[in-house]
Parts: sequence; C-alpha cells; structure tokens
Amino acid sequence: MSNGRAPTSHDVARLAGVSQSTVSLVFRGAASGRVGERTQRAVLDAARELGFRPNADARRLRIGGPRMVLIAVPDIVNPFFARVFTGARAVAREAGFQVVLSVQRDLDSVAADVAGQQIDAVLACSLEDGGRPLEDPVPAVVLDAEPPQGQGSVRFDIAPALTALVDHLHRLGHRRIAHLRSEVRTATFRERTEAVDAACERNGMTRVHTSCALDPDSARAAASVLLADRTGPGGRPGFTAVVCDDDVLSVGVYKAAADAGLSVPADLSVTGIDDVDLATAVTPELTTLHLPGEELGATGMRRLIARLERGAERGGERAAETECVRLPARLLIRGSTAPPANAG
Amino acid sequence: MSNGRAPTSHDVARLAGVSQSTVSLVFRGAASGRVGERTQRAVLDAARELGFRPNADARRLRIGGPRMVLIAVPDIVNPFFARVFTGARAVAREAGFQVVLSVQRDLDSVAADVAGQQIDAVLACSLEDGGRPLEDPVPAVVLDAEPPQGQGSVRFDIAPALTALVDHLHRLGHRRIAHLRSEVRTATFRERTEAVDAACERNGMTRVHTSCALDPDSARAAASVLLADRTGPGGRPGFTAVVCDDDVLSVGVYKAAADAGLSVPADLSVTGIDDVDLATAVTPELTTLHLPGEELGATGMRRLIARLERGAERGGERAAETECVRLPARLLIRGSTAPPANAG
DNA sequence: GTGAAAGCGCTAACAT
DNA sequence: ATGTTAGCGCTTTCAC
Repeated sequence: MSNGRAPTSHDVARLAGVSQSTVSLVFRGAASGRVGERTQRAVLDAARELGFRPNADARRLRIGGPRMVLIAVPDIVNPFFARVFTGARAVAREAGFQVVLSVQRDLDSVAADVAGQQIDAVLACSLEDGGRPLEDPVPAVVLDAEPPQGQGSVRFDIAPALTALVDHLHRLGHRRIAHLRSEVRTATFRERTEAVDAACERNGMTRVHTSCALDPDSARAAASVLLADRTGPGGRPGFTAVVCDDDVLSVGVYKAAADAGLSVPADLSVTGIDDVDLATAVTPELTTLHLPGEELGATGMRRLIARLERGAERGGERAAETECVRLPARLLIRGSTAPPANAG
Repeated sequence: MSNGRAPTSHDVARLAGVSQSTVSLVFRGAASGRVGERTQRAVLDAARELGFRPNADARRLRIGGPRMVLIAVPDIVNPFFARVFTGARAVAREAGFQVVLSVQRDLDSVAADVAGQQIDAVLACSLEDGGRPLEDPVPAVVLDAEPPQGQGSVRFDIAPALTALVDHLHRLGHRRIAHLRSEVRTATFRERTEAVDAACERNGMTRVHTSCALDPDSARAAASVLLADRTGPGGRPGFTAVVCDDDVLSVGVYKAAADAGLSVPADLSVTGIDDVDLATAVTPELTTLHLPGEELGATGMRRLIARLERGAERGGERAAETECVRLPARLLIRGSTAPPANAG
C-alpha cells in the first residue's frame, strides 16, 4: 500500500485527523494532561497502522543528541581489545556519552567511520603506524600506539616488566633464550623486541629469534623450526627458554615442544605477555606480563573526556595535550621456569 | 571566544565572505571545477579557524543516511559472542548497512538503545528470556534464544551433537557421569540439560550434576565439591566423566582434577561445548562441540536483511516470519576420553 | 486541549 | 563560478 518513503508524523496526523504537533506531543510522552485520552489513542492507532517510527535524525537535529565518542579497535574477537573497549565504554557511558564501535586496523579507515556520524571524540586503540592524523578537528586519544603528531596517548610501560622477566630467567640460570616475536608492526611490539634485546645484552645472554602471525598455529610452526636446533646439552635445543611476544604464541610453543618430545618446563621454559585466560589454562600455567586492558581503555577515555570538557570551557582553544601516559605492566611468575639442571 | 553553540556552515560562510551553499559544496567534495581555487582555500581556512565540523544529523536528515542495524550481545569480551558479532557485522556491511553494537543482557535494555538511534533492524543474541518483544515496529531476529512472540530466530541444534557426545562416552565404557551446568538461565542451557538427561536415561547411565557461574574459578570450586565424592573404584570419584556446559567450565574442571590428584584423562574424562581457543590450549585437548558462532551471526543477519528487503517491496505488510532455523553443532573428538580401565 | 508556524543545519535544484 | 531557495522530519513556543 505504502509508496517507498517511510511514514512521517504528518502522515500519522492526517490519518488520525489531528495536527502534526499533536502527534509529536504524543510520541515524546509529553502528552499527559495536554492531549485528550481519545486523541492519544487515535494517534497511536494511526501510527501503528502506518508502521510509523519517529525519525531519530530529525529529532537529534532539533534537540541536539547526546555526545558520541567512537572507540576503534583492530579486532574485537581478541579478548584483550574487547577488554580495552569495555573499560573505555564504561567510562564513556558513565559520563553520559553514547559510544560507537569501529573495528578497523588503521587511522584512515577510522576517519571514514567518523565522517558518517556525529562523532565528538575518538579513542583509537593499537592502530598500525603511519596513518595520517584525523584531519577533522575531532579530539582524539590513541591507545597502545605511537601518537600521530601532537595527539595524546596512553600506553603500557612494558620495558621495565619485560626486563624484569628476562632478568628473572637469567637469575634462574638461563643463558641462552629464544624470542618469538609477533609479525604485527605496531609500536608495542617494537618496544618488546628492544626491551628483550637490551636485557639479554646487559645480562650477557645469547638470543635467537623468529617471528610469526599472532595465532597458535603460526607459533607452533615457527617454534618447531626453532626447536629443530638440538645443539644444546643432552640433545636439547640451543636455548633453554622461549620468550613470547604474546600469550597466544606461547600456546603454540607448548604444542611445538610436545611435538618435539620436549617437556615444559623440565626441558624448556616458556613465557608470554598479556595474561589472557589462556595463560592459566595451559599446564604449567604461564609466566607472563599482565597488561591491564580495561584500565588502558578507561584511562584513555577519561583523558579524552577531560580534554573535551576543557575544550568546551575554554572555547575553541586547542590545548596541546601531547602528554603520554604509561600504564605499568606487571610480571606474573606462575609455572616453574627453571632451566634444565644440566643446561650448562 | 566562541559562545557555546557549535559553528555552522553559515558561520563559515560569513567569515569566508561566501554563501552558505558554497561552503556546502566545498565540504561535500563537489567543489572541483565548480568553486574557484582561492575561494575553496578561503572556506577551508575559515572552517579551520572556527573548528567547524559539518553536522552529521542534519546531513543525514537531508540525504537519508545508510540504513543501520543494531547487533546486541550480552558480553563482547566473550570470544564466542565476539565471533557472532563479527559474522553478523560482515554480512551487514556487505549489504551496505551501518552496524551499531549494543552490549546488553535483556531485550528491554536493547529497546532503550534502539530508541535513541535511527535503527532499521535489530539482531539480538543470547538475551535472557522474558523480555517483552520490542514494541517498536522494527524487524528483529533473535539468535540462540527463545524467539519472543512471532519473531524469527536462528539457534544451534545442540541436542543431536550432545546426544552423540554422551553416546560416545557410553560406547567408551562410561556408565556414571557428572554434568557441570551453567547457572545462566537461557534457552540453550536448558536444552543442554534436557539433552544430557535424555541421553543418560536412554543409555542407562547414572548422572550427578551441579551448576556454577560461567568462569573457570567457579567451575573449579564446583568441580572440587563433586570430586570430593570418592565412592568409585580405587578411591576415584563416583563418576568417570564430567560433561561441561561450556569449554570455560572444563578448564576449571581440569584444575580441580589436578587439585584432587586426579589425572585427566587417566582418572577422569572431561568434555566441553563451544570449541573456543581454550579447548585446544589445555592438555589433553578438549573433546567438545563446535558451535559456529560467526555462521550464527551471519545467518541471522542474512535473514534479517531478507526480511527488510521483502518488507520494503511489499510495502508495510508484516510477513509473519516465525521460522526457526537451526544450525548444527558438530562433535569434535580430541583428547582421549576413555574411562579408567578398572572403572567397573 | 489542539493547531499554526518557525526553525535545527544541511543538500540540491535552479538561478544568475 | 557563486548565490537563492525550498525543503528533510522533528520540536517548541505561542495562539486559539
């Protein structure tokens, strides 16, 4: 019956035999005491018959909707990013913001998402480097990444904890380790490599390394190659511990060790980074770095909102908040990571 | 300097000394060949100075934005729901829909989210029972839940696979099992209980059960209580296998078994449901039911969009699509789940 | 208790 | 190459 176009409050008014403003009153719930009982019923009936739904865009244009902040993460299936999102979302809602999720890996794609919507601020997590900063004058804070140009950022302070982890291995007697790196080219992984290298250097530990995609199967394959080197004492590998860039990789290493007939931790120690649920599911439980994802999101969102409020107060003045906050990572020593007795 | 109100294209036009429509042309990118080089620059400069951003609501009101579908899940940190979301999102974007995420556990909260936005359709996953259907005439499809009133739904067909799992245990020799249930009161978990009970009944297996929250720690505690019953042969528990409602629970059972000095699978078999990454991280790998989350989301979204298109074509006619699609679960036999030799 | 009318900020014909 | 104009669907005074 209907032509293509969605029914408007005018259509409802016509069918109900009332004026458009009456329809508006009824649908805003402002009708009690102002619109007659039977009139209201007539309006509601007409609306139902037409399948009328108030146009949210027009409504927001008129009254000005709640402010919206866009949260961008590269992968929402990854529980780490999901936690970041959850933490940020909670803070935003608390402060009365609507939040919209954007699942994108680079800033340019995020910019496209921002364009279509009435976004007041952007929180972008772990994006690949190299995107230009948003050209829109939208306040933005980046998480766990190099801040593009003069934008604020919140990151983990991984180096000290990772150094502590390597030192811990050294103290236990490990002298030769392998570093299983993530192929993902983001700032945090570069920092991890630097920290591991520096700590090995300082401790006089030798180090081999390889890199792989961020999933257990890739890690298993990469680790198998590493473990084929049996130049160590007792036919063991030429290293006694594998430091992984991520817990997910550690799971693959456990598998590869089993494939190679090596026992973890008796023949080989393995560590991770992230402290996701996998870390405590494996046996032995994984020694890893706890990265507080929710707190990262929450902290970033708080800074973003603070900037927004400040900006509103001072008028358009663009405060140069280039500050970089760092959240501490925490070393969690769990399963045994002692080297084989005769590792010499 | 600025008063509270955000700058509009009129403000920019005034500052740049051009008309408002010229500003519009420039910001739509439709300016090439139509607006002079220097004029464009003037407009852009004025805009930057004022911090102007085009009002997306007004723009959408005018041109009619892309259609939006809201996807609701109870918990985005849970990788299962994240996968459902991802599958649904991919289909929606493919079809040219914008997607907005709503993290809510019940239909009423979802309805609140729908109200504020220009939502054309709703896909709701695993919501608690008992919410009233959306009163807005928005097409909706529910996933993995009892369809409220005459709404379409897509669910897993768990019973056959779960029956196969119990039969498999029976065939291996298990005669007494424990069922660790989820406390969450949704349709799918009720079905799981029914299927396990029926299969045990039919096979003449005895069954004990308890329930707990959907996390490893709760499962560990609940399983410890169960495992305290050492009435089985050789001082083992009075059951030889624990069937868990979810992989996450199985992890807790592995822990509890270790706490109790029991070996999995030598002394005790454990199974899960879901096939998340945890299932292959534990040792021995978990025999479980694979639930295709992405496919659930994708299928639901396809049905939703089909309904939308159909509805548009036929005018407002509300086709009663109460159809319930069922996606098969698949039994994955992985680690050994044979009972102890002298299980009697 | 209900209606008329003036915009919200933008786009897109149509003029010039 | 730029300006004029008429709405998009709604909210909100202000009359009646």
